[in-house]
Amino acid sequence: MHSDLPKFTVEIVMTNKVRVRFAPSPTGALHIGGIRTALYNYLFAKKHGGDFILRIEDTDQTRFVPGAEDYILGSLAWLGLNTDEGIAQGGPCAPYRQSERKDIYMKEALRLVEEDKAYYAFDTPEELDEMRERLKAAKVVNPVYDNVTRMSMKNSITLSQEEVQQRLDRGDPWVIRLKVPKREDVRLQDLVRDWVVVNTANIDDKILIKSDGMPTYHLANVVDDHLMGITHVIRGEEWLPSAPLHVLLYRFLGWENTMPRFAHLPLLLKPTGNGKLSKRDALKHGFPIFPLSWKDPETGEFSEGFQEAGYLPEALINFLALLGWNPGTEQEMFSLEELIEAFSIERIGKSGAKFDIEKAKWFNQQYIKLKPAAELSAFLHTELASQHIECSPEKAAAISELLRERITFPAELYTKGTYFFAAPDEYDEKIVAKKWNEEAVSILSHYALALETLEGVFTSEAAHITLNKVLEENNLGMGRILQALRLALTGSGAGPDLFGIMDVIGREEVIHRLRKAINQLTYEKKA
RNA sequence: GGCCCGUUCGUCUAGGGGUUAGGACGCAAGGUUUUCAUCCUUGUAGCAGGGGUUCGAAUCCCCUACGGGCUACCA
Repeated sequence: MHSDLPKFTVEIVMTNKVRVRFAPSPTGALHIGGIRTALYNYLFAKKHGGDFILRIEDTDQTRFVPGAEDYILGSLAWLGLNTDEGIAQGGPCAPYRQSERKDIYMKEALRLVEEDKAYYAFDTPEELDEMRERLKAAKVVNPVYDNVTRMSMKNSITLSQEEVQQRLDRGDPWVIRLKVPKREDVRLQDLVRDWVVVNTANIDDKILIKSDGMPTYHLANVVDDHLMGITHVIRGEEWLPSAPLHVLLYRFLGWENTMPRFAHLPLLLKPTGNGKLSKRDALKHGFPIFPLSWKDPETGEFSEGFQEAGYLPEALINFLALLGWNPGTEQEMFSLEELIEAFSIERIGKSGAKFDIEKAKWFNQQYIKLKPAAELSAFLHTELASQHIECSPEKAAAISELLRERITFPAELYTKGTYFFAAPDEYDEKIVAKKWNEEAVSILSHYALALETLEGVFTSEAAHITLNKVLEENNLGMGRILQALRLALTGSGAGPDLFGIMDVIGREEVIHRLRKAINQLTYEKKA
């Protein structure tokens, strides 16, 4: 039965190994929804010990965007969604770029024509427009090229064999259309939505081969999925309406008994209002929509990616996994390995999910708290180096430790900690008004003095003990002074452990900042 | 318009005839903390509407409404 197929296809079909594919078009940056589709495919494949294949659907030459392929590869790599076969490493079903498989599709299309399951059509775009106008005028509800209208068009069904041959020989432009049967229910059992039934009366004679010789998506994806031994097609819901057409194609091509199972994923929706999530929404609400930054080579428009915005890949994965799927338990945090273990198509929801960036931020924060200290401090260290700010690895580690529980993004390690490197120039006015007074100035002056004469190694403990002594001498509690001290050292009323900060910036700097604050703030108050 | 799919707190969701409708984000309050954050506790808020079926419906069926997708020689 498989005698006409490549050997590897037969082998794959025989082994029953799960094989799924992620099949984006290289028309630009990958949208976050595409990433989720890739993720679900990956999880399903790995859950079942199967293969995850990357295929590039570049059959529309007019929409090809340079750099898009590399972008796709880079995005998957960043997220750790490793492919088993694809354009990067090849594989038994190579090539994995549809433009390089042109002949394969043509062969199958011609076979369909021969078997009277498809036909040549010679209609020009103008003639097609005319047809639609005519049908509209005649109040036809659905003006399409179908089993009725094809009888009044120029194709190998209406034209004589001689004329068809003449036109082909002459080099007239032609396409191949599927000869969709009249009124027949096509049903498929979707893994997410269960039975879906469509009558062929609602399916038009879809173009299989375009006039440039390239296949359309419909033909190419069916042929490739078959030849590549794909067992499960997991893709976005936007493909659901054409799924019955694909079933019809499998049937006509004689492959229905090994047809893959389908799972149509719910869409990712706008955070507010209605509709499919788009780049505009991301712009409007100030969050990324692409995994990596992307500069549109045509418009030059730049979009910051999740990576550059400071999202950790594990956080993005976790967030995305739960957008449309749930484990059925109350577990929220999942590593990629845990996701693989827990994943199942049965637990994918049916309805669209609104994209809520707040939850993504929460996941990011959680994962930052889980990050090894060394990683955070290494990040901070290289970041500072690139900004030509001097910082020892030890200092970077200390800062990371102080800040790690109060940040959502790694970059906040330096944006929220500028005072570790320079004395504040400005002081939070509200705190000044509330906490900066004669008493504070007096105590802080004493404290500066006490620190000056302090002996031994300066540590956070020493700083603490010294302050306690000063306060005791003046019969005051810690609460009376700490905010003013923080203000003097950092310029702000909020932040991590003060004595820890002092330890990092050192005794001299603490004294310097106290004096500076006393001078500057006292002066300003008088003025 | 036609075809297809969907509808539980503001958001992500659990639930598959009998539950005080559960969890998470967010928000609010309280506690811990030298401040902020973290953390802990508590609270807030939901089955789109109408008909059936049933002793009993968030759960099953139908209708309506609303939402979404598709309707190209794009994927």
